[in-house]
Amino acid sequence: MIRLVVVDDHPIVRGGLRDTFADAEDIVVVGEAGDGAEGIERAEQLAADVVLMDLRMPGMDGVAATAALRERVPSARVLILTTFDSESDVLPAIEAGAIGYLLKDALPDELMRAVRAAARGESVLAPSVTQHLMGQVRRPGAGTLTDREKQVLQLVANGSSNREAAAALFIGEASIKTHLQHIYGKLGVRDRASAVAEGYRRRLLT
Amino acid sequence: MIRLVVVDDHPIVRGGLRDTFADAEDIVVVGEAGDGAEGIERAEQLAADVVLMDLRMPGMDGVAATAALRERVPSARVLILTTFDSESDVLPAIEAGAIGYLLKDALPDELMRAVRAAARGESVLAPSVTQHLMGQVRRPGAGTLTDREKQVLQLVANGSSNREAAAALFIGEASIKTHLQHIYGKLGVRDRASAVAEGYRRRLLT
DNA sequence: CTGGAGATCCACCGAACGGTGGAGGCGCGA
DNA sequence: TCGCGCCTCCACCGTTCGGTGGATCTCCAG
Repeated sequence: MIRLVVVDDHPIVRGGLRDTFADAEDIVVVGEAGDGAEGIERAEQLAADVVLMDLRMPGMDGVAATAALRERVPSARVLILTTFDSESDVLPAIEAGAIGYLLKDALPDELMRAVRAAARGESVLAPSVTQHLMGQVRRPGAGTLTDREKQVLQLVANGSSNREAAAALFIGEASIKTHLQHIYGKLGVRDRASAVAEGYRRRLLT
Repeated sequence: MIRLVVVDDHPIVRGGLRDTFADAEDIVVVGEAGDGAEGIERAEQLAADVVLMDLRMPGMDGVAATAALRERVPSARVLILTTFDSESDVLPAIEAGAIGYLLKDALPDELMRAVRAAARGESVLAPSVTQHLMGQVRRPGAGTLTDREKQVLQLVANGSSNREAAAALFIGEASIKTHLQHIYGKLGVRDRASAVAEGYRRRLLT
């Protein structure tokens, strides 16, 4: 029997999940929580096998809760269940130790299979997330431009040459070039034009 | 006497402007603000004739503030004073109702003349801005790239060099260059990187 | 305190790009 | 039929970029 704890700030969602798993003979929802801190407590007290965790929550969010939970209860597997496959959330969640990442539009059946997989220690990702993750992981440390790099990219998008960007940031032209090389590496492109394009696609630019 | 309100998030800049206008007998700085929302309040309370507004600010930015201010205090003229003549900022600011657009490298004397002009309802633009604006406004049918031009821009956004784009479209490299020149003209930019940026902003690219 | 990440800077080189001023061909509507 | 917009192509030139392989400094965490 898989002992499941549901962590989500919406009572409605928790209710829906309870219903969903009511049909499963091998899964029992042993507890619920409305925020991350509470979720950790429940998971610990109730010896959860799997924790179904929302990312966006008041108080301690899902990522922080996942990290803390992996510390406190290493035997509990954390399965992220969230609304958006927002680029910014996937990586932190995985890094924090989540074993799976599902979207809320998943069918009940998929959800149950995912919970069983998680209980076995297998990784389950929503298809769109998988694809996205691949692009991130291929390059170590990719997907996250530093603040400075974002500034440089924004300036380039606004028509600055390297020289002008340098003047705008009060640094040398050589530094701009270096930043751009790093940006190209992280975004997987070869020139400033496609770097700008990637910047827009990943919502790094306005 | 021209009643001036200065809106800029940098105290240093505000200080410099206060000094600048201390010399002017016909201009008095009646108030300051560190962000857009505060700027609107001040301008309203203090019956400003002219508002000197920075574009890049935390919270409500200069463009939004300008639009809101034009609503609330139609008698106040908004003069944009910003660091960069970034292509992307000029048009939105003008559309939002700014009467002038100056760069921060303007001389004190120019600045004062601009404020007086603004108070009279005249439009003052920094030279480089003027040129840029002309390119946008003068052109009949500007902002509409031809299908071919869109194809070229899309290829460039996807990382193609001129040579590669030419190969992809089965035309010569020279034609790509010509298309790009036309694109730059229509979008009011100078290089492929900012053309791509404009493309995304105008939703011409995916 | 040692290592890593981030930011800054340097030099050199070939390749690509941007600017200019053309030119010819095609199709469509005035 | 004439003009206009669009697409195609050319040459030349200076500038900028991208690639490479470094280097130093600071800050922060392990």
